[in-house]
Formats: sequence, C-alpha cells, structure tokens
Amino acid sequence: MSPPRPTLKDVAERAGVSFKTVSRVVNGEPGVSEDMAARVGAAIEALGYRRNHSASSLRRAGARIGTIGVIHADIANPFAAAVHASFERQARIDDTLILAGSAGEDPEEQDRLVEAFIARQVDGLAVIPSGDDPGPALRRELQRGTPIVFIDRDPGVPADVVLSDHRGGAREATAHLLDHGHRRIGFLGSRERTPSVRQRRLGFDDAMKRIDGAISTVRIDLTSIDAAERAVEDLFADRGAAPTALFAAQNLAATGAVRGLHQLGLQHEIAIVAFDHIEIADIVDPGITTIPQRADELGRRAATLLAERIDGSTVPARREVVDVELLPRGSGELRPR
Amino acid sequence: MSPPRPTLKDVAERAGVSFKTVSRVVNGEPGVSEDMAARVGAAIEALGYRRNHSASSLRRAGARIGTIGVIHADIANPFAAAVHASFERQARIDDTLILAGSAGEDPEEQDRLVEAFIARQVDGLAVIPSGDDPGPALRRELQRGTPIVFIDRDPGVPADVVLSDHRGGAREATAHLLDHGHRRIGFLGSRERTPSVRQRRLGFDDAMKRIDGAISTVRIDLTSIDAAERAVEDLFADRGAAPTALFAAQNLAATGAVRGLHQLGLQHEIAIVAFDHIEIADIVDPGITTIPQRADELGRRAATLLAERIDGSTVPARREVVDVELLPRGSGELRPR
DNA sequence: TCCCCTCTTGACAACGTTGTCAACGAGGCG
DNA sequence: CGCCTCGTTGACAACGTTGTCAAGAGGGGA
Repeated sequence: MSPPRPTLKDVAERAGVSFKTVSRVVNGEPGVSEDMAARVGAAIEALGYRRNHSASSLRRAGARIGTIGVIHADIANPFAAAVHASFERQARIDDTLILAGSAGEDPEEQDRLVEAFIARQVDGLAVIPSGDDPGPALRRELQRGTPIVFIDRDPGVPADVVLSDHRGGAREATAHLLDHGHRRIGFLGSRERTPSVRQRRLGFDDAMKRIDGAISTVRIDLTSIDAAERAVEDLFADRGAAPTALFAAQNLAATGAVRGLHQLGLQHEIAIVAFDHIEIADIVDPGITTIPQRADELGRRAATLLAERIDGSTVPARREVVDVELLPRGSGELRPR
Repeated sequence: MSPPRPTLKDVAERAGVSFKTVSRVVNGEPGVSEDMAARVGAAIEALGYRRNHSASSLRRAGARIGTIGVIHADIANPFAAAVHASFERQARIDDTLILAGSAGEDPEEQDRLVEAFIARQVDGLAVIPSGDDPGPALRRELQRGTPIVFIDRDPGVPADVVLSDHRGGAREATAHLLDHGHRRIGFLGSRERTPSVRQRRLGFDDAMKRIDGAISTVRIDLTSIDAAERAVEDLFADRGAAPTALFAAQNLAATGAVRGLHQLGLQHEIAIVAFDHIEIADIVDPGITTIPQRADELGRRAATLLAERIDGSTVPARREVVDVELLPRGSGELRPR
C-alpha cells in the first residue's frame, strides 16, 4: 500500500509554523510575509504536498466542488463520445472535471449512477440519451433544483435541454431527394418510441406531404445493421413498386441499408441519404450523403447551459435546438432512372 | 441556487435521535433496534437524505474512495472510447466510478489532470496513450506508489501496462499478404516515434526478412488521411516498380490508402491489410481486411490489474500483451496479377 | 435480590481543511 | 510616552461523517 499523503500539519511541522499559515500559502491568501511563504513553499515542495480537495470543499459548504457528472447510454458510441469530448472541453475552461458513467439502457443502473454522483456532491449532471425516462433519482434531483442538462433527448420534464433539429434535418434530407426527382422514397427507421427517431419521421412526412404524388414506403424497428440490410433486400425484391431513393433515419439503419444496396449491386441506382455521422462515408462508392449531428455544438452548448445553472441562474428551463446540415457526397444526388 | 442538502444531523433531529444512530442506519451497522431503524428510515426517506461521500471518506482515511482517474489523449477517438467503456464496465463491478479527462497531446494538460485527480484522492490512475512521456506529476505519483496502469503505451518506467501485440499482428498481416503470393509490399505508417507504430514496423520487417526476394516499400509520417491518399497515388504513378500489396499500419493511413486505391480504380487489384478497427470496413467493395485491436480486452485487463494494485498487491510491474487477430474481408486476399 | 452481561443509544474526538477572531510586535501619530 | 493601527501569525471551531467508548436499560443466573 502507498504511504499516507502529507497533510497541512505535516508541512507545518516541517516548516515550523502553524498549519493555518500553510493553508494561507497554499491558497495564495494575502497577509503572509515573503520569507515565510518561501519557507513554507520549500516544505511543500520537499514533501510533495497536495491539497485534499475533499476536505477543502467539505469546509466550504455550498461552494462549487468543480466536478460534473455525465451519464451516457454508451460512451463507446462515437456520437456520444464526440459529445462527451466537446462537453468536457468546455467544462475544463471552468476547471471542472467530469465523472463519467455509462448506464446502458438500464434505468436502474442510471439511477445508481445518479445516486453515486450525488453522493460525491457533483455540482451538476449532464444526461446523454439513456433510457426513455428519467428515473426516480433524477426526478428527485430535478425537484431539488440540482443543475441538470439533457443532451439530444427531451426529458419530458422542465429542465434545460439541447437537441439536434431532427425534424428539420429529416425534412431537408427528404426534400433533397425530392429535388433530385425522386417520388417513391423509402423511410428506414429504428425504434419509433425513441423521440429523436419519431421527430425524424415527422420531418420525412412533412416533406413528402408537400409534393403531390410522392409515395412513402416505411420500414421501422430496424435496430441492427442486419435488420436494415434484410429490409432493403426485401424492399427491392420487386423492383417495380420499389422506391428509387431511401432516407435512412439512423446510424445502424444507414449502415445496413448501404450494405444491402451494395449486396444487390444497386448502389449506383438507388439514392440514399443517411442521418447521423458515418465513419468513412466518403470511401464507399458512391460516397454516402449524410446529415451528421453536430456533436461538438451539442456538447459545447450543454456545458454552457449547465455552467450557468451552477452559477445560480434561475431562468425557466431552456430548450436549444442545434441545426444540422446536409453533406452531399454522391449517394444522395443520384437521379431516378 | 439549490438549498443545502440534508445532513445526518437534519435526519437525526427529525427522527428525534442522535446523529450517530442515523449513521448506523445509513451504513447498515448492527445494533439498531427494528423500530428505531424504521423510524430513522422514514426520516431519511422524507428528507431525501444522501450520504456525503467526501465527508465519509475523509473520516475513514486510508480506505479506498471508489474513484479512479482515467486520462486519454482524446476520448472521441473510437478506440480510446471503446477501451474506456470496457475499463469502466470492469471497474463498476467494484462499485468504482471514473473521473475521465482528455489531455490531447498536451503534456501540461496531462499534468494538470493528474494533479486534479490526485487532489480528489483517486484510488488509482489509468493512462490511455497521451503524449510520449509521463510528465512530472505522473512520475511523482509512480514514485509515491500510487496505483497506475498504462494502456496501449509503454511508459518506459516500471509500472503495470497492457499492450496490444503490435509486432505480432503486423507480422501476421504481412505474412498473410506473402502467403497470397505478394512479394512487393508497401508499408504505410504514421509517426515513427510512436512506440506502437514502431513495433508494427518491426513486425512487418520480421515477416519480410523471412522470404527471399520480398521487397519492401516504406512510407512513413502519414499522419492524416490526405497524406496517406497522396502517398498511395504517388506510389502507383509508375505501376512497374509499385508494390502489389499494402500494409497500412495505422487507422488514418488505412483510410487514406483505401480512398487512394478507389480513386485510382485499383481497389480490386492491389491487396491491402489494415491495422486497427475501421468503422464500416465491410461496406466497401472489396471489404477491408483488418487487424483490429481488442479494445474490450485491453480495458478489461487494465482495470483488473489496477484493482489488484489498489487492493494492495505489491508484485513487480506487470506487462500484459493482448494478441490480435486478422479479419479477412476480401482486400487482403487479392492475389497479384 | 443483586450482579453481570448484552443490547441499544449517545457523547465526543477525529479526519484535513477553511473561516473567524484574537494575540503579538512594530510603527505612526498626538 | 502612550495609544492606536496595521501586518503577521496562531488558536480554535466548524464542515459531515465514522470510530471509540461509555451510559443506561433490560434480562438471566446465582
């Protein structure tokens, strides 16, 4: 085991002063003579003293502790990781550290994380999609007035939230396909109960309704790459009634759809636009036209909102919508034959 | 601002008992009568009391605090995120939370993170590649005996470390290409001073040296997708002397190389094997044969090693090597024409 | 009946730090 | 010369919790 860390007392003893004086030096408080500061500084250096942050913030009750808890569904998800990184970068400006936890889709695990973070006196919480519903612990903390921000997920409770413009993006994607002459367009979605996916569906419908004679083919519950691939193969079994373009409303659905099209050799005939970022969308031939979410912007804004709450802002719950932009790479610009 | 959280005293007052009794109930200590426990439990429930973990662990000095600091270069890097997720999953088994920080390539930022984590009394540290050299803070903590594990990076100091078998994997990749009849093979690498890349180069050389007449073409310092793409275009400007197969020793180099081959229309003629995971390696045609690092295994083993140190193990510094496996997907099985 | 033991509860110190206030010496001013 | 102020330092309480020990009530055995 490692030896105990030196404390203020140890430093004080070595420097031959009271520990309060050492405290003053450590905190850069005024009213310490120069040679005393030097003597104490030497002792600190010699012992490798570091302040015990827990004890320090225990005494200054009520002050920020400089730690925020971040809860993910899965931090290995590239989108979540990107949001996290951006959030952290912004938080670091205020010298704030991040306690991070992945809850999977398990609401109880999410609750346990909230409790553990609260026990550690975090200044606030950020929740990146995880489960459908804030659990009891999160609810209690909202009630208590703990600063909380939700990212990319509408919590259904009055709290600050930062969202992508799912509906607008989907509308734009669909309009893009319509503009390129397509009239039979397929919608590929994952779980309908996921709010963001529902919004994307609404955006798709918005655009389709505007054009007379536009025909939708909808496939939902495609929650895996394989499921989406099979759906595409199924869709094009009969080319006659099949769509000439696809809007893949989610990450995995898009990957599966692209794979399916390649499998069928249709990648140069059937247009596709995909929501979310796809890693090497530009290597595939044709490149995949996507509407990536602006993870950086989401993270940055969320951290800013949360910091304001932590600093005491009491304005009503805010809702910020981050717009998204279509990135044409080829697959979305194919015209129907 | 949010009201102060209730303390043991508040609960005690409400239940009409001493706060020590409440402490006993909270900690499930024996020697509390049933009806007393119930009364106190009700008060806890009513006030929404949660234990202050800082105060608690301040008193039990020397005991674990249940928090580990993890330092990344960039947690948005999918490999780092995957390692992190796996590390966390393992740590959670011991009810340990993760303080996470990205230091970029900035050694000073890494130092600041170490200091901040230490100030918060973390039980141990995990370092996922970040900079080339442990900074002064990390060195001091190693000296002090703070439990530390390095992941995927040899720290050059006696400390526990978990590494991928870069050399063996590269040897296997190269042998795979040689087995498919290639004799002129190109090596595409990023920075040579990165230890893992250096190891991969050694593995490449190992395999090439074993075969008479095998000819290497080496391109290094390909630190961006664009640089790798240009290198490939340059390489095949003269098909006569050009290699018939490529070994891309790193993520970005591989992405750029694949893009370059596609650009030149050579994707079905020039074989390529890539180190590291590539997101949709299977969508491209042909699929990209890769040697992904086993991020899960790296994270899991690192967390295990660290937990043992935290529990007091004093065995000499350990070095665990995680093997890697080649995933044939087509691009690596092309034969020379 | 008395003593001792057990069970339950509480009083108090301690963890490492910061806030408050007092003590001390030096120096300025009347 | 005495008083007051300022600059420097220290003593002590307090933050919220747990460890230690003692006090009091109740029960069983002699």
